[in-house]
Amino acid sequence: MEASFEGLKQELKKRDINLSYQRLKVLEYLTLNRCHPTVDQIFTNLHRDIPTLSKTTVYNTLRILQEAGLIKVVTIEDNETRYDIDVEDHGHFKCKLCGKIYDFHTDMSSLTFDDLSNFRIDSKDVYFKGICPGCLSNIKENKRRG
Amino acid sequence: MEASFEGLKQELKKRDINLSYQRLKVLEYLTLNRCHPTVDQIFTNLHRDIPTLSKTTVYNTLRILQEAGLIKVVTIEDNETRYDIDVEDHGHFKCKLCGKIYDFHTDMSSLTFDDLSNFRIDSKDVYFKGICPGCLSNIKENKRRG
DNA sequence: ATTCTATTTTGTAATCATTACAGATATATA
DNA sequence: TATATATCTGTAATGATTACAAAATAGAAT
Ligand SMILES: [Mn+2]
Ligand SMILES: [Mn+2]
Ligand SMILES: [Zn+2]
Ligand SMILES: [Zn+2]
Repeated sequence: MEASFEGLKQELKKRDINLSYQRLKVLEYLTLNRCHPTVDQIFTNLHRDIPTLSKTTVYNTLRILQEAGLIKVVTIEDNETRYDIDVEDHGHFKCKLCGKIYDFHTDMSSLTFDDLSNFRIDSKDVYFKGICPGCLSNIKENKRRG
Repeated sequence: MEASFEGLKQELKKRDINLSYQRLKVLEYLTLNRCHPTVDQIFTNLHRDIPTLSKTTVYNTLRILQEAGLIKVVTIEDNETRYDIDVEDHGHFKCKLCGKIYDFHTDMSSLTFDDLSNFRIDSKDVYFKGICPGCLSNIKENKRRG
């Protein structure tokens, strides 16, 4: 955890991005909360520790980090933008009932698709939707009870 | 084209969705314009033919069609919701430069991923981003000219 | 340490997409 | 035709994001 966090700091220096206190805190939050939080979640939680924090700063920081390739934007839902500290290729599963987003490993190279050799592909995202194990068992439980 | 359009009408009847003029026109637009249009594009274009059309109706219609599984929402970008008449599994490629969204065939079953057997998977989406052939050749052209 | 400069943050206002709602219109049924 | 239901419309409200200008901060130079 700490090790990768130090790595992030170095990544920022490499890209000439100053590491302000606010930016550090946003990065820290994403590192510690890997639940793909929304801007509002990040802001609300950090605001407890940093009462002067502005939501604009959170937006600015997330944009900068994203442009630097240090975080990934998850657009699995059309009405909520989420952020992910994990920029390695992996899939996302969103539960329709509880709304939680689960990570899963994928081998993107296994996916067969049309010839796109004339396209320059920069990123690949895989989004699944459905119902998670917890919610499925809740449904069963409710049915049993009637 | 006409054949599948008749098919759509029947799908609507099957699901007890009345086929109003406005709904027919939205469906027709999506059938004829397979470029994954935004709400605004659909509204603006239909408004020429139907001056009384309300944007709210377009929103309502798209929601109804989506809930009935007759159209698919494409959330490849976080700031623009797009709509697709093609509900079969296929991938989407968005060009960062011209913004165009390309379809491509995929074999979703070829993708290897973590064991999700305890999850109920209802839908799978694959989104690629990068630069399309046309924009790539424009870049080359500009470099040559200096 | 002080001044100067560039960067970052903050707070507010503006914008844009979407939804809520209530009245008007059209459609179906008796 | 009368009545009930469904749909459409226009406007207002909401919520997320962006624009912007002033305030605060940090870094460099003197
Ligand atoms: Mn993730
Ligand atoms: Mn498509
Ligand atoms: Zn769930
Ligand atoms: Zn392009």
